[in-house]
Order: sequence, then structure tokens, then C-alpha cells
Amino acid sequence: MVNQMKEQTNKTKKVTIYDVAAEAGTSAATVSRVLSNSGYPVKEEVRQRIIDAAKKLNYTPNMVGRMLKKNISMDIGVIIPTISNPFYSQIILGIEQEARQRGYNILLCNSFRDSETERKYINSLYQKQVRGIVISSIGENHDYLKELQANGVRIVVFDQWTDDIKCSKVGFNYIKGGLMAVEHLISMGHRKIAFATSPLTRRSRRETMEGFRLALLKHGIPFEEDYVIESESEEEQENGTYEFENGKKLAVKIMDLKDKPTAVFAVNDMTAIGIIQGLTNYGVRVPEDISVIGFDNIEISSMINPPLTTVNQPSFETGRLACKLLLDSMNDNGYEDVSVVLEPSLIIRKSVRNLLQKT
Amino acid sequence: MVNQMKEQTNKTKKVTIYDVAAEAGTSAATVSRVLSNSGYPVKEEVRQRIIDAAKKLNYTPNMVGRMLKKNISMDIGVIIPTISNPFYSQIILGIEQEARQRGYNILLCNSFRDSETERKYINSLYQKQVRGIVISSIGENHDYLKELQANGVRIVVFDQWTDDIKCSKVGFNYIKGGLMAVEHLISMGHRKIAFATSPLTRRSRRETMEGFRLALLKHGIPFEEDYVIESESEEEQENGTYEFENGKKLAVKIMDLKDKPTAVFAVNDMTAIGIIQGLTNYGVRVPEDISVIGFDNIEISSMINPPLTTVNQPSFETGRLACKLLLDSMNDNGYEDVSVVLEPSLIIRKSVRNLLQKT
DNA sequence: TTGTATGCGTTATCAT
DNA sequence: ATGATAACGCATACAA
Repeated sequence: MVNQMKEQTNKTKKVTIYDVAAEAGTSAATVSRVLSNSGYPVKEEVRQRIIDAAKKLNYTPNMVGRMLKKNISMDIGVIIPTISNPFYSQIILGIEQEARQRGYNILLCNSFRDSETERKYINSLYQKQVRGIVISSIGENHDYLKELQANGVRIVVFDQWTDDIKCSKVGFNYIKGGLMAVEHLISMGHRKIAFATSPLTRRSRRETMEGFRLALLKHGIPFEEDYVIESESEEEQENGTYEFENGKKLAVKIMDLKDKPTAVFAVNDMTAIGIIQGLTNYGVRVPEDISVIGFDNIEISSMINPPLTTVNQPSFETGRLACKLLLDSMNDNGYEDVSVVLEPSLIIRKSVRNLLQKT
Repeated sequence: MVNQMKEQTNKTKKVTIYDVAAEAGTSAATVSRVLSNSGYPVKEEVRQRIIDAAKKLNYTPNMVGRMLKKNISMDIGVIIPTISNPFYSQIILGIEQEARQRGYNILLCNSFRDSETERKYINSLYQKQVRGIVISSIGENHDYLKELQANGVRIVVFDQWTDDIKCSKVGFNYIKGGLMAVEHLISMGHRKIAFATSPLTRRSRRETMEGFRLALLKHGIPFEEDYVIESESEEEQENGTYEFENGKKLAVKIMDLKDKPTAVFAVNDMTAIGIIQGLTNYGVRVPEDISVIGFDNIEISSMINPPLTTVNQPSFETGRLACKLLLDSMNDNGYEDVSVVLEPSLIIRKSVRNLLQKT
């Protein structure tokens, strides 16, 4: 009776189904059948003995053993630039919700927009036997992804649309978003409108700018090269502050303009917020002196002063949907790739002044 | 020659060391020795053949097989309330940096401050054979964690200090932080100072308040019960906006005070930002009419208008350190628990007015 | 309904 | 230096 209380040391061997089987006076096979909820018929009395034994021994199934045997992982990989960008953390939340509901866990990877890091992570995920990955890919070369596909791994891309790879995709109508933003400015009486952006190296940015262009065209406003304020700085590590700092720099460029715009359309909210701060440092008031409109609708945008008028990009929904498409394709052999394009909507707050209204 | 080009289908069997061995004309054992960098001596020529064969067959090691055999995982678990709170995403970044440097990957779990979810995640991590977890624990009951410890899993807690469990800890000197914040206000000539907080259900908040109290005491300012503005609302899902919305509510409470404070100390930055917006909605200006000081120094705080004066809590460093302590303890049998308390520092920006200076 | 035996992919032990 | 083989924990085909 005494040595039954044997102190459990850190070196204690893990208890396996064999231990449970011994304790319950049955075989490992039966234990497995009961404890893995296989639905396989087991006499009620034996089942109970096994459950009791498992509880008594404090048995916990070893997922590694199970995975090796079944060769089926309940993990999916997620690769994004960085968690510290609120836009992406919302996406993660969406992915995670969908995943958990269906019993999957996510393996999160921050690529920091470095294609080498991205490659390593993709490789690591593959080694961990994931059967699916949702990714905002940064690399120019998608051979790694294609190789995975050839090996049966499902891929869903979002955020960075590319025709290079054949898979399900979740995109966003940047052109329309840009169009909406600028048309809103125009409807408020603005005609001298600048577009402020980080380097146009990403498709999403170029498309947003295309929307800017289209809006001007549509309303007969000449497109001024000078009103495209593009930072030349190389992109560094993608964290929230990069875009913000960039916005501040763009603000000084704006102040350098001989003919100042009455409104500026920023390529994303973080940049817009930086611009507002930069402008404020010059003593120019937003929106009284210059109006600013953003793009993304991250949470912070409603918290600043003035609350930012912006274009909503449904980040949570993007994540949820991307994950749904992934899991659907993973669990359906006859699946078809599907591409979804999410639509923008305007969020009117207080950073745009109505020029048509006398004060 | 033709069927060598056999189309690779999705059902293609994974290539294993046996395939590589066959291709290289050697044994699986030797292949393993080479491909796992075991350091075991292998004739150079054979080694080369194996490497070539692996490349040719596109071999990728199966980590699940390796894990089962070696019973040693290179993953560590991380449990936090939510990734969407920028304070925690910074912590994750710190954890991840340390982990990656040492070859570990992290399994991220959002508990959403729900102890049931926390429990499930802890269990899931254990089933995945992690040997270490860093956690901002929310549950009152830490039996689950203790059980894991008994089974050799190392635990490091941070953020939510508790004496209930014996392990390494990374904490923060909230009392001193609160003291510093309030002393700064006092040094700027403020004497009517309010403390605005979400419910005092967390130790960290109570300690911050203790600092508030101490500062008043130290400078002979009477403690007014009315100047502790505590929201009664139950905490909902912990996302960034909860604290923010809460701040807005606290702002109306402040406006309801017959004798308004000249400065308010908010229990954290998110709340402070909400308060500023709430105050602004009333037409009161910050800091001209009322000064606001925050706590945490999240990234957003430097982006708002006015930039928030606050107390820095080194979140990235907290994560890095917690992870370091974890990995150290995991790789050292004779380790000792260590508790580290990080110190606050004051970040002076523009949300506090100097009352002693004539305008 | 239950048990025996095998294999998932890898590494380690032991011969050779 | 190399190879055959057992073992890690589990699930299953097959036998009973």
C-alpha cells in the first residue's frame, strides 16, 4: 500500500495504451478503440474498465504516435508577414475561429516579408506533415509551394494575389476600394487630391492606385504626377511602425509641395495615421486644413483623433473564409479551386472635411 | 526512360529514408546518420551518394517519425489572452525571436481569458508532447499546469504573477510603475489626480493602483475615494476594443464628477486612449483641460494625437526573457526556478500639461 | 466482441 | 564504417 504512493518524478515514463490495457486487464487494441472514439463496438463493461484505468493512470494520448500511424495531421500552417500588424492579427483570429470550430489547430509563422524565412517555414510545416497552408506569400518564386501541392498539400493564398500558382484564393477588390475612397473625397468637394503610398512594389498597392486614377478620370479631374507621393525608402522589417514612420515622411513631402492638395488618400491606415501626425507637427489641422482618408479600417483607426475615415477591408472575414476554403478542399477529394474577391465599403468618420458645406 | 517521368499525383507516397537508401545503394541506418547530421562517421563517398539520392528523390524528413523515436519536441507552447492585443503580440515577437534563434518553433494559443479554453489548449499542447510552455495564465486553478510539471513539462509564467505555482516567472513592477506615473503628474503640478481603471480583478491592476496610492501618500495628497474611477462592467472577450470602449465610458464618469481632476492616470494605454477620445467628444482638450497618462507603452500610443505620455512596460523583452528562461530550464536538468521582475520607465510625450509653467 | 500482430518513419543498439 | 533490427505510441487488418 505504501509503494503505491510512489513519488512521481520528472523522469516518470509516459503512460501508454499498453499500461492502460494492463491496468484494465484487456488488450491495447481494445483500449485504442475506446479511447480514440473510434466507434468500434466494445462491451460496455470493458469500456468502463478502460476509462477508469485511463483516469486512474492519468493517461493522455500521444498525438505523435497517432499522427504517425494515421498519417493525418489536425494542424494547418499559416504564414503571414507579421503578427504585430493589426491587419494580420485580425486575419489570424478569423482563421483560428474557423479552424477551431472544425477541430483544427494552427501553426503560425511570421515571415517578416523575407522570402528566405518564408521558405524555411514552408519547409518546416511540410516536415510537420501539415496537409494545408494558408499564406500571404511574399516570395516571387512559388516553386516551393507548387512542390508541396504536388505532394498533396493544399494551399490557399490571400492578401497577395498572384496568378503564378493554381489554388483557391481570397482576394480583395483594391481597385474598387481606391475608387470609393477617392469618389468620396470628390463628393465632399475635393479636387486637389494626392495619393500617398509606400513603394508600389506590391500588386495591392498598384491596384489601389489604379482606383485612385479611375476616380479622377471618371470625374474629369486631371491626373497630376506630382500628386502621387511615393516614398523611396526600401521596406524594412514589416512592423506596424514602419508604415507609420513612412507616413510621417510622406507628410513632409506633402508640405514641400508648392500647390498643396486639399485631401490625401493614403495607401493604408497605418500610413494615414503617420501622415496625420506628420501634418499635425507642422501645425496643419486634419481635417480643417487638409483631409485624410485611409484604407484597411484597422481597429486603431477609430481610436485616433480625428477618427479616420477609411475603406473597410474585412480582415477577419478574409481569414475565416481562407481557412474555410482550405479545410473544405482538404476534406474533399473532388474539390475545385475557388477564388473569392471581397468587396470594400466606406467607413465615414471625421478625417475628411466637406468643402461644399459653408462653415 | 519514359516511365521515369511518371506524373506525380496527389496520392504519391511520401519518400522515406528507405527509398533514399535504395536509390543510394546503402542502408536506411546510414541514410539516417547522414541526413540527421548525427555526426556519426560515414565514408565521404557514401555520404555524397546519399545526399544526391535524397536530392534526386526530393526527400523530406518526417518530423513526426523523428519525434516519436526521439521523444523530444522542438516546439514550445505559448498561451496568451489574445493576439489582437498589441501588448501581447509584442510579447509573442520576443518569444519567437528567442525560440527561433535556438531552433525552436512556437505553438500559439489564444485563451481569450477563458479558463476552459486555456485548459483545453494546455491539454492539447501536452498531447503534442511539448516539453515547455510559457503562459499568461488566467485560470484560478493551476492544477493542470502542476500536473504537466509532474510529467516533466517546464512552465514559465509571465504577465499574471501568481504564487500558486512553483516555476520560473517574469514579472513587472507595477507598483513602481504606478508610482512613477503619478509622481510625474505631481511634478507637473497636478494634485487633483484620478485613477481610471477596468475592474480591479487582476493583481496587476491592483498593484498599479497601489502605486497610485503610494505616490499620493508620499506627497501628502489625500486619497479621495471619488477619484478612483472603476468601471463595473464585466470583462468581455479580451480584444483591443474592449479596453478602448471601457475608456470611453470612464470618460463620461469623469465628466460626471462635480470636482473634476486636472489629470487622470489610466490603468493601461488602451484605456487611456479611450478616455482621450471620450473627453474629446465632450469638447475637453487633452492636455490643455485635462491631462492623461497611460500605462504599458504600446505602439499605438505614440501614434495618437496627442502622443500619449506613459509608463513603459518592456513587452518584447518580457517575451524574450520568458522564452529564454524556459529553454534554459528545458535543457538543464539541474536548473533552478528564477523570478525576474522587469522595471518600468517613464515615456514623456505630450498628453500631460505642465501646470507650473505659465502659458 | 476481443486479441495478435504489423507498420507508420525515424533513430539507436548491436553486430559485423 | 555499415547494416539488420528493434523500438517509439498508436490504430488497424486479420484472426479468433
